[in-house]
Amino acid sequence: MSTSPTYDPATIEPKWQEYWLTNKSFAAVDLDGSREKLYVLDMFPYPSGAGLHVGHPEGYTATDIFCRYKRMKGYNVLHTMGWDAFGLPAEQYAMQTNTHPSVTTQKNVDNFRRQIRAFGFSYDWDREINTTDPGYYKWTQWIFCQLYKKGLAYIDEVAVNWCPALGTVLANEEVINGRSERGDHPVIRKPMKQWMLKITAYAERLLADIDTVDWPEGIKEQQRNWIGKSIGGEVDFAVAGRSETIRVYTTRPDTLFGATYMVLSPEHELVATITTPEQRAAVVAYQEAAAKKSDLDRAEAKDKTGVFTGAYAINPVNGQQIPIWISDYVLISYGTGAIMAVPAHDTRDFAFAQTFGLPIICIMEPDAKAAEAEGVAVADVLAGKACWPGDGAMINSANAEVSLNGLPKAQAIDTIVAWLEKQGIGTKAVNYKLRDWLFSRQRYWGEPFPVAHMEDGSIKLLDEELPVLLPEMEEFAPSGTGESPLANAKDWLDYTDPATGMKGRRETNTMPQWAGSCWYYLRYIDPKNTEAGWESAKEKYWMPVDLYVGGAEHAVLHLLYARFWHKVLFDCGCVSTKEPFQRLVNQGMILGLSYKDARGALVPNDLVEERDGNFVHKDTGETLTEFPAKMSKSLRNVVNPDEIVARYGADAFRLYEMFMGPLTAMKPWQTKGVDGVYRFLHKAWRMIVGQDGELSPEISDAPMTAEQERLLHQTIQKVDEDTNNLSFNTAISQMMIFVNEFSKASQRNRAAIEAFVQLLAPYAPHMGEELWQLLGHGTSLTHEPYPVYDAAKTKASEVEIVVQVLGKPKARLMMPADAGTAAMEAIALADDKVQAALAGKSVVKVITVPGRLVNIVAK
RNA sequence: GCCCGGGUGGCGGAAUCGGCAGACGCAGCAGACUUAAAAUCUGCUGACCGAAAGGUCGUACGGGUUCAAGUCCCGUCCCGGGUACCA
Repeated sequence: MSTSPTYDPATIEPKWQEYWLTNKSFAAVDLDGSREKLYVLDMFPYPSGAGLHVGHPEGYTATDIFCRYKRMKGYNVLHTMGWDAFGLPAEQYAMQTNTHPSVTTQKNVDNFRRQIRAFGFSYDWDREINTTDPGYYKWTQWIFCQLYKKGLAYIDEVAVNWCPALGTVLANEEVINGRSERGDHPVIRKPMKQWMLKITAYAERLLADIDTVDWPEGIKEQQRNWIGKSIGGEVDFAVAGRSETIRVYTTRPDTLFGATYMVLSPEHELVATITTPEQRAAVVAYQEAAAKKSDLDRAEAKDKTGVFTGAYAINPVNGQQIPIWISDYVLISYGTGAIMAVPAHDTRDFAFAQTFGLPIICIMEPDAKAAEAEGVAVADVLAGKACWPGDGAMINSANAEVSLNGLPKAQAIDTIVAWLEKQGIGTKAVNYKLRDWLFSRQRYWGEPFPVAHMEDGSIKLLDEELPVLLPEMEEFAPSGTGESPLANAKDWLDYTDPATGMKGRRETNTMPQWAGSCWYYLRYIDPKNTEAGWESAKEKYWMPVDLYVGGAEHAVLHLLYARFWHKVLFDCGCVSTKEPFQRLVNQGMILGLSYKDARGALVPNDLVEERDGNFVHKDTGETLTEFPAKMSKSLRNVVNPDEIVARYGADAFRLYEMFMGPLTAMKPWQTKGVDGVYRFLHKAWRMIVGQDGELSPEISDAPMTAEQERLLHQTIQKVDEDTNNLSFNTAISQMMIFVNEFSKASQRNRAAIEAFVQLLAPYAPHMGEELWQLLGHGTSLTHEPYPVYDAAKTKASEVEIVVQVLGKPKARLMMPADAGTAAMEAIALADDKVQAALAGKSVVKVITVPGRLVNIVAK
């Protein structure tokens, strides 16, 4: 079969995509014990109406290259694609156009699939999944049932963002300054019954097992911070003249002697009880004001506010009466919702005390050096005029039974906690910032909960009737009551227990989009199983995911939620590994090319034109500078991958995305840069294919020159190692060097060319297959063994050695590659240029690095 | 504020067990081929001084360690991401 004489991606790419699909070239073989398994996972996309952007194929290309490389290395590779297809945009589109979300979703999925296939990615398409498929969400619901049975799913009254004008609940990001993003209507915080998942029960394990996975350090740190473990103590304070006690959580029990007041969260249950009649009006007003504020507003408030309750607590270490205040800087959801305030040693308490003129008593002399480094005057701290949250030596901290004076922080904590425990009024305590997971959404387009609320008030788990299907509906507008549109599905809503005949009402909330993505990596293992989510033997074979590649925007939530579900499934005996994703890599964001003016303001690309090599503002004529910025519609710097593929082909697109820079780095897209890799592909083609479209006559079995052989082995080594390390940009550089050199030669050794085609194939698979076929091979190179290099042949017998005098290069001399220290020194000292540089000096010392350099130290 | 990344030519980037800074590519300049253009091929391309040979400077900035620093240490500045009253 003859081939096009010039490189024509538009012909060869569809041909090979078709071939791979019909031959199922990338089918993963379950339970194949003859090969080592490798599970490489991409974060699956939400199929939006806008189609793929250039960021999607970045990670997908990286994993594809890695998978193709590993198949040639003999691995049984599981590599899959699917659709995270529940979500808000399809539902909003449905409201506007009355198109059923499933119709929109199907259309978008088809488009995404078409785009992804056009890149030639080596997915096992027989394992494609879709989270909106009842055959899939049956098992999402099944996992919910397991959570429920273990007591990890519960209903709670939670304040949500309720917009009366829109008749719907809004997500946090849809609320701006207490008003709805759309329509600018007021939003209030309204308690509603919501499903919660008890992720906090797994806080400790989620924290501890971070240490067992191979993830970027930054992501691991973000997860640790999110879990936010702190160790401290709880202390009971009696309320003066009453029987109640108030328990506080503190990480600094050592500062107990400095507690001069106490603050309760406005939502604290004891506020109403302890508030005195004189203060009641002010307290209630403050509570009401706090309830109206969103969490964001509360967090953004810079100035401390609060109200005195009129009540006093008794500091257990010294019997002093201290006033009890309420303030929204104390959060009900953390610790006990109450704090002891130590203004001398806590910056927030200090600010509050200063605002309201509360006493500030220093009970720790700052460490002098540390105070100086922080620019804090020790005298100010001692006088209560400055705050010192650091370490130091305790002062003024003794009663008849216990003294902390002179102790450093850590010892003081141990001492006082021991005393509190003996008194029965305190204990060591651990706290986490992590909150339970709000798991309901008031939406239609999500997984229904397999739950009915029965007339006797009980909850019936419908785990015998899975999947609980979404009802067909005509209207997707909100119900108006705060419930999801499902509340309008009258026929669906009523539930009758088939066994007892008791009536009930189905749950109208649906699950959040996170649900389907929490376990999809398990479904790929056994995607067609109707008896179970996955078969245990297959799970044991394929898990864990060996490499997971995706964007850093999922650093916390998706990865933490998935880890949580995985641990629950582990406890159920449904999975065999403690962690789902052994290794994680985040691809860097691809930025668009934009322009900014002198003030630094970004200018949309359609207002920019090039004049005499400069970029100027069309209207003002101001000279602009190039500046990378996030791709956005408003800046008109979005690159459409379809256009790039149409112009250059998928192989060039893949190659460019990998050549731009390191996978993990943020990089600006420059379409001009695609020209470089496109030329490289043309050049590689011409190196192998002659004018007539047949194999170039310059390819023969004639032996390589020594230089060619060395370059071949160096290239195999570098491409092999770099591909294995995901350093694709430098692997491509090396292949360019190979092509530049071999193109010049009139004799091109056939074996060398075949090895090159195999190295190239994971990167430019369509061209790889086409050239492989042209070289006379009947079948796909997918499972051909990867080329092997000979380390001895990567090295030249003579190498150039730099000779430095006092660290400055003075000569470059050829020396035998295996020359020893003495020989190198002798050759260096014999050189004229070196001698000239040494004139008038005496040699003090000679440093030699074999194979690299000689440095002569002289006076 | 705190945590995590990162600052290298006109641009993307390469080189980190300390050992020739700028591989490879883009853009630019010059030349070959061509009636011409495109494509392709060849050469040059960090800055400064110099006719040249050559020299000086140079990896955000200021110090330090070392025969030798983009790389290690101390301090500062800037950019990006995350997070935010978590007691």
